[in-house]
Amino acid sequence: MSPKRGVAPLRRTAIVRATIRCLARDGYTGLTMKKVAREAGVSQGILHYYFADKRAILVAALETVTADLDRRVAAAQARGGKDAKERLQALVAACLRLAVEERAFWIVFVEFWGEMMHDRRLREINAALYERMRRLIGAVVVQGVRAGTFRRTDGRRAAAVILGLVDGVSLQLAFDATAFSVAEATRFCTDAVMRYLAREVP
Amino acid sequence: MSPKRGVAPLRRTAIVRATIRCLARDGYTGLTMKKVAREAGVSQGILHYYFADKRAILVAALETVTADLDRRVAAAQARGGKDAKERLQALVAACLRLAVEERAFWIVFVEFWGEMMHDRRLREINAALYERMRRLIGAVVVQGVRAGTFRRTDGRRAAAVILGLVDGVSLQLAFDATAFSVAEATRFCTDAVMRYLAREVP
DNA sequence: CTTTCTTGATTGGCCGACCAATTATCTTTG
DNA sequence: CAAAGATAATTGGTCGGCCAATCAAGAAAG
Repeated sequence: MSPKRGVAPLRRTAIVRATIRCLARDGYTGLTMKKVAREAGVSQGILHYYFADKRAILVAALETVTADLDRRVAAAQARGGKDAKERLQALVAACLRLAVEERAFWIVFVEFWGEMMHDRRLREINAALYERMRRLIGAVVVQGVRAGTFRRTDGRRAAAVILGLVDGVSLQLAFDATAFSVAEATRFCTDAVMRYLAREVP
Repeated sequence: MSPKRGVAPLRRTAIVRATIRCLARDGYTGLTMKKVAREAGVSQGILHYYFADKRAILVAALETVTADLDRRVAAAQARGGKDAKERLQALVAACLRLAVEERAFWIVFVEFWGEMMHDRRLREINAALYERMRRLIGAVVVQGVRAGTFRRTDGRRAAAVILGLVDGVSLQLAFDATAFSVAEATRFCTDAVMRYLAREVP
């Protein structure tokens, strides 16, 4: 009836996807093995075949979401072409769009943060993700500085600022979609970033 | 042994404070009535005398944290004097300091967000808080615009940007204190805000 | 002697983890 | 190539434990 050999990855991803849906619906508090199994259309027992425990499933969910974020950012980078300004704008737009288009993904992040706060291993995973994002943004900034598009500035600091801004505004979007629209948010975020990186006025 | 009449508020705050400590240690997932009671040095039963259920305790914890944030922000505003620029700088500094000095408070926020994502009433409470913060920041911005300190801009949008920036950078601080220091963060956040609001635009 | 506050034990339910048994697939062997 | 293991995948049920909420009863204050 069900496929067997060599389909482990398929089943695994099915479970992870179901987990993300459950997480978005009920949060980590309301996340039970039973619900996940039901959502994925598998038996409860199998969850512990693919994952050591509940935390491992949460980590897998974050990894999936992270991979998707990376993919979107990379796509945005590519779309932005060679120009640092355009690449940065595309990056900001991609991140903000994620906050509303893939609301479930953002929820996974927030739920993960909650657990992370009191679990060192989870914290390390998150720290690595943020470091990666800062490095990526920093690289674009440095590229722009070299090209003379942006003012001379420390890439690392600028990256922290830009990432913080995008994160913070995304949160506001995810929390309360009525406050302002994505389009609006994208506009004033890119505006802020460009002002921040603009060359000094003579 | 224990005081009785009219001490309800005292006991209540003792419970809430214990809840905040527990929340910071084990998160909302690991928050149990037993632990809170033990931490507060009271019996389990009393928790349901002061609070309808677990969620009500979480709400109370957020209210306490929020009140503290408001107090700090108000103090910063007063310290900043009349000058819009200084007031804004003081505000940013106060928020960022909270992320490390009162780490427990910040954790309460994150835990609350996790629960909020799938609970409308909690979401409304949070939305009100953010709206209040935006209004407050917006007012300072408008004041600066009127005084000619800042460029002409929409107070509401600027407030969302500034709040987002502070939130996002605070998160990075709370998540991984080794990434950069508070002093550093404060410096480049205020720098970013000032550039964003600066009159001379290229 | 009434009201307010407090206790600690109880209860019903659910959860994560574990496991023995079963089925499907692959591999080896005659 | 077919029978016979060997291995991988899957199931459903079980179990000990813990949790939130309830409650009857008691203690302190008015």
